[in-house]
Formats: sequence, C-alpha cells, structure tokens
Amino acid sequence: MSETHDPQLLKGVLSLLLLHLLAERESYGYEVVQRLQAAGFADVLEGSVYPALTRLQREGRLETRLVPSASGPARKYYRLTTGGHEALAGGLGAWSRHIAAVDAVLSRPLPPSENGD
Amino acid sequence: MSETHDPQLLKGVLSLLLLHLLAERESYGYEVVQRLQAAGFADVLEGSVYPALTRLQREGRLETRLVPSASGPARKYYRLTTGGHEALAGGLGAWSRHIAAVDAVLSRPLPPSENGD
DNA sequence: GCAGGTACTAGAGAATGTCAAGTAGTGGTC
DNA sequence: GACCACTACTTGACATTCTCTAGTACCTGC
Repeated sequence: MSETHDPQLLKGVLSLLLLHLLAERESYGYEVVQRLQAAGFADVLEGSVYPALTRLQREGRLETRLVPSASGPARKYYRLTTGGHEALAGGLGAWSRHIAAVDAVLSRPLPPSENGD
Repeated sequence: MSETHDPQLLKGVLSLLLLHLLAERESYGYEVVQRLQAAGFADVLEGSVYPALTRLQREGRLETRLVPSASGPARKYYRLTTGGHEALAGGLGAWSRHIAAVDAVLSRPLPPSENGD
C-alpha cells in the first residue's frame, strides 16, 4: 500500500507478513518495521508491529534474543520457531484459499450501471 | 472458503462481498446469506451478515424495502444506493492494491528450510 | 546536560466479525 | 387451536487485532 490502507483488511494478514519477512531473514523489531514499510506498508507503525510480534512470540511462533548494539539500545532479534514455519505454511495456504474465494465473487461481472438505482 | 475461514481475514472484506452481491442483484437478507454461502463462505451466518448489512445501510450505502411474502414473514430487500456503488468501486480498488502489496511480499522466495529453528 | 535518533513497551480505544438467543410469520399436522 | 418446522429478521455480549498515544531507555554529538 503506497498510501493509507484499510486497517480492517490488514487484520489476519499482518502476522502472516511478519512471519514471512522473518522467514526471509532474522531481524530486530525496529528493522522489521522498516522492512514492512519498505515493502509498501508505509503507515504500519511500531504500535502495530510490536504487539503483533509479541503475540506471535507468545504463541510460540517466534523466539527472540537480545543483542547489545554499539550505536544505541540493545536490539531484540526475532526469528521463526519450527512452529512458526508451520504457521507460515498454513497461513499461506489459508490466505490463498481466502483470496481465491473472494476474487471468485469480486471478479464476477456486474450488470450495467443503473443510474437512479 | 469450503471450510472454516479465519475471521480476521474476513474483516474489511465481508462488506465488500455484500456490496458486490447486491450490485449483481437486489436480494433480501436471508437470500444474501444463502448466496454468500453458495459462493464459498459456508460458515458465514446470519449473525454476521445482518449486522454488516445494517452497518452498510446506516452508512448510506444500502437502502431497503419490505416486501410481504406469501410463504412466510415479510422480506427485507437490500439494494445499493449511489453511495453504495461508489463505495464498491473504491473498495475494489483498495482490495486490489492490498492484495498486490501482500502478494508482493508473500511471493518472495524463502531461503532453504533451516531445520533446527 | 540536552537534543536527536535508535529501539522497545504498553494500555486505551475502535472496528468488525462471531456467537447465541430470541422474535415473528406461514403452512402443515393433529 | 396448538404445536412444529421452516423461513426471515433482530440484537447484544464477546473476541480479536490493529491504531494511537505516550512513555522509557540507550547511544552519540554538541
């Protein structure tokens, strides 16, 4: 999303995006935010990302390690657990099926515009 | 979705689906539920659909009329207002952009499985 | 010490499906 | 008429998850 996105559409997806980004490469929280924004989600901020990361950790999908930083506070690195990889695979499948079903409906042609309803 | 779907994924989408179905054809509430289920959303029930329809009506996107039924209680028919058509068009655009952004990330290749995570 | 940037935490709030329970109108059967 | 099944609609409590906001803490440079 190059601009503001609908928060509701992001629900259920944000965690999937996070899992995928971290499956690509272990990252610390702040970096995850930056990578997410670089990926097109410019208006997703820390306030959303950290709680989501925390939830995923609580669910056993992510594990963390604290690494001191020479240029600022310590960084909390996140990476997928085995359960996290499984959740990612399962989530990708669910996402695909979800998209297929939604698009099956939304791609159906509509009748000609009926001005005046 | 032929089976249980993730409720979070449906947020923000259900109203779009409803708008589209009703743009295809005016329908009464119960019929909308049936059409939605026929379209693959078998586990979306009245309890979700009616409040969503009511919200769309309150937002001026749907208007209703009550039609007596010869075989049961009166039926409440819903159809799109001009604002509803506009919301549908806008929502379709937002959905497409959302999907594109998400898929851009999820389709990126992942490194080989690193067992032991 | 202060300012700015990095990095993280956390609670209140909003939105929207889900669940569950219920009401009401017909037709058929007893 | 009463009851049942099916149709058709209403509604409030609840759960989840993002958003917003405010704050803390650690470095570096001035």
